[in-house]
Amino acid sequence: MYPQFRSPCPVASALDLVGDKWSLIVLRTIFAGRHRYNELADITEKISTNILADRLARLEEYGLIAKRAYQHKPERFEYHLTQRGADFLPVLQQLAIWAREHIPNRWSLPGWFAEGTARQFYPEPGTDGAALNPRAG
Amino acid sequence: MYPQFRSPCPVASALDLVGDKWSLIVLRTIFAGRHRYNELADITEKISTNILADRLARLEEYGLIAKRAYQHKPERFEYHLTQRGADFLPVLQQLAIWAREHIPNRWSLPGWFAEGTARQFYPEPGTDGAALNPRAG
DNA sequence: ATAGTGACTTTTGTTTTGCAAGTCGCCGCA
DNA sequence: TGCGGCGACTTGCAAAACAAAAGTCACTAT
Repeated sequence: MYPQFRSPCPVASALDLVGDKWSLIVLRTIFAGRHRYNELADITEKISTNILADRLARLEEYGLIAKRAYQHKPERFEYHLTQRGADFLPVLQQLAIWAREHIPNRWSLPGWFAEGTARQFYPEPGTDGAALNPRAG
Repeated sequence: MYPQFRSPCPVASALDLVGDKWSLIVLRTIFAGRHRYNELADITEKISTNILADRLARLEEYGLIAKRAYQHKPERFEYHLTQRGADFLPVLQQLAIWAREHIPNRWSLPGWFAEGTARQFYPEPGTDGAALNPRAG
């Protein structure tokens, strides 16, 4: 389930899971209420589809997201946060706060993101869990 | 000073600066009170020296750290956090909290890290600013 | 039968990372 | 006055990660 870690340092270990160019962008997009492959592929940052497929597989392997079919014949999937994935929200919030403070001209933070808690993004089995979670990029 | 950003998204932009395998490890090590090249190279994660030199140059270019000579003949340098770099502490703290919660057998967080504030790590001109900051890896 | 959609996979470069070794200025010692 | 060593990088080259574009495959709609 987990890869080989560089060390037992918590910071280093978290980065061994999501410390690449795209994983946190994918997570951010799911937080924004986009759950299907094409919604995740169609973002302003232009991720290529092979990378997206690979990151989704890894995030699923590490237990940050879960894949579930929303129809059969043909099978189609949605990717949702697990509790473990939803708990990543504070990291993204702090990253965004830092960027807003130190890089000019960034987007401002939507309320559902700035004020959200992990719990709100962790869907109960069967519900969408995205009341606070409008489809925004 | 800054690179081309993938988008104006704060999360994506922060990752354009430090979203690689090593930048945050270097930052973490400086937070831990290690300021010289060989102290930064000699960590349990085994960073190679070309990568370390490149990351230090980039973090300096982006204004997260500052290089200053601590002696001449021969010139020797120390790398210190700037305010902008010290303000990254909450991101590292949240990453570490997440990892401690979701990955088994990680190191526990030293008090100076878990309870520290950015201000404590931003050295006044001329001082070391590392009272809370024992040399730990 | 033909075109289209959703969700990937494959192919083929390019870029980044990693390891080992080398360099360069200076200092201490014989 | 030559030699070894240290600190701080730099270089060369192989391996891994990333990216763009095209292809595949199971359907469904016309």
